[in-house]
Amino acid sequence: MAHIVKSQTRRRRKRGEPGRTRGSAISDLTAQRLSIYLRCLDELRRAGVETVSSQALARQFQLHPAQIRKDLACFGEFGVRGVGYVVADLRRNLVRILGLNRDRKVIIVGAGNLGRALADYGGFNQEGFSVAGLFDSDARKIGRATRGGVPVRAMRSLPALVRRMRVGLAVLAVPATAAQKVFDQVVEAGVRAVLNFAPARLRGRRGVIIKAVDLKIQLENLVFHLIRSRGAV
Amino acid sequence: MAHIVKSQTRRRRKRGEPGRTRGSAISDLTAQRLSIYLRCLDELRRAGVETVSSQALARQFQLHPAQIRKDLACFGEFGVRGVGYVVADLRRNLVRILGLNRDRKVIIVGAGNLGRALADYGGFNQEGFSVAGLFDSDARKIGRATRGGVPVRAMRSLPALVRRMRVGLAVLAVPATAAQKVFDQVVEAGVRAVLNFAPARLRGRRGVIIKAVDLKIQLENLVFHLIRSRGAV
DNA sequence: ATGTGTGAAGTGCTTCACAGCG
DNA sequence: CGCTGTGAAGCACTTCACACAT
Repeated sequence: MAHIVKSQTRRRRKRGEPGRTRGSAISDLTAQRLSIYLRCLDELRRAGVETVSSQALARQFQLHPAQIRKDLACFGEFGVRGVGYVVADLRRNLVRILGLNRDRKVIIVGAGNLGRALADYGGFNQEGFSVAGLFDSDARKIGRATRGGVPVRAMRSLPALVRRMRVGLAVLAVPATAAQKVFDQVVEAGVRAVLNFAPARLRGRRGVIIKAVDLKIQLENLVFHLIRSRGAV
Repeated sequence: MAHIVKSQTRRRRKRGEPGRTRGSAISDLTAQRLSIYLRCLDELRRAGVETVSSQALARQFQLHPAQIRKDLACFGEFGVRGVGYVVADLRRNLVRILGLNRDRKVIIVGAGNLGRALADYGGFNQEGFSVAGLFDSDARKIGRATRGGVPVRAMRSLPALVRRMRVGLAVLAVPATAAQKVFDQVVEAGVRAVLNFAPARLRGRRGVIIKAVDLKIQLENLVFHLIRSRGAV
């Protein structure tokens, strides 16, 4: 996946500090790792582990201890010297820092195979996210529902729903040719962040965050490394 | 997307040079951009553009001209001074460098919503990739087929198929709890590179390349930036 | 005149190493 | 003593700026 959100350390913070940040800005790489840490902590919690040192975390999940400490230190002092981190506490803090304590509405545009799969994907409808709507422009799909029971709505009804439900996020699962047009539409409706599955490079807009997830680029990248790692395959 | 393939510039090249590399190793970031360049060139070709300068490419696709030149220069001198790059030529070279001129077999493990959607996804069955099989461990799914007509096979038959068809790549679309086990199975069968959609951190194995595509991490990351970019939402 | 290819400078990310605290 | 938090060092990636080719 190629991101549009690139290094932003240069960008200064301006307003209130929703995560109680210490020091300037947070790099995107750090932000991504916070989510990974959260996953790891969930796993440890399920395993009944109560405290964990950065070293133990790093060993188990193949990270670097100093990096974990540095990443966390951006937001406060969560550790106990001589002991490590209390799993439950750190988890709660990460949830807060990542803004997952409030429910976020997501719309999915494109009710093809992928769009329907995403609409039914459990991960979206738990822990902080909920699917507010699934849209398509194909009249034959509109009105029908996914296996999971999510109805397909007309694009025409998108702006009203986005405003009414205060939807901030959109997932684009449309063909590459439609991607830019659909992007413009959802932004116009009020969406502030977009996860793009279409294999197209979107022309962004000020204040709108874009992340691209491109399966073919991922596969191509695997092949690239594969070829070079040993003598062919 | 959080990758496991991290910076590898330090790693020295050892054997033959399948992409005719000049100078030591290629960074993963460069590799990912090569795929992006290929996409851009396809778009330009469709638009009937015959030559393009790094500057024009960069403007149109929001990249940096020097970076494009540097990335390409790793593999040879493809440009014409005073003119730019011949779209068709550069495209052909990128296809070769990325190893897309040969067909790659891919298996998909997990025939849930996502797995089936991926099996039917057009992008996999064109331009260098083909789905060699879709597998699941659920007896109720085995024998049935996706909308696109891809049959679901038993996990038991996986190793034989991987060997017979020389499958090098696997896509994991299984629940997080099953991910590590399935990973070990496909690696044991001979797969050398894995694209992991399961929200779990895989414990890798020497010589096996892993890329993780985690939807929830992507969404979380969007929210993170969203919260910080302006005063809430 | 125009645009590549590339050493050098600039920037940001990661890792080290240790002071300081429990 | 063990482990965090952190300045400093190391390393990798990006961008600049210009020699050189056409």
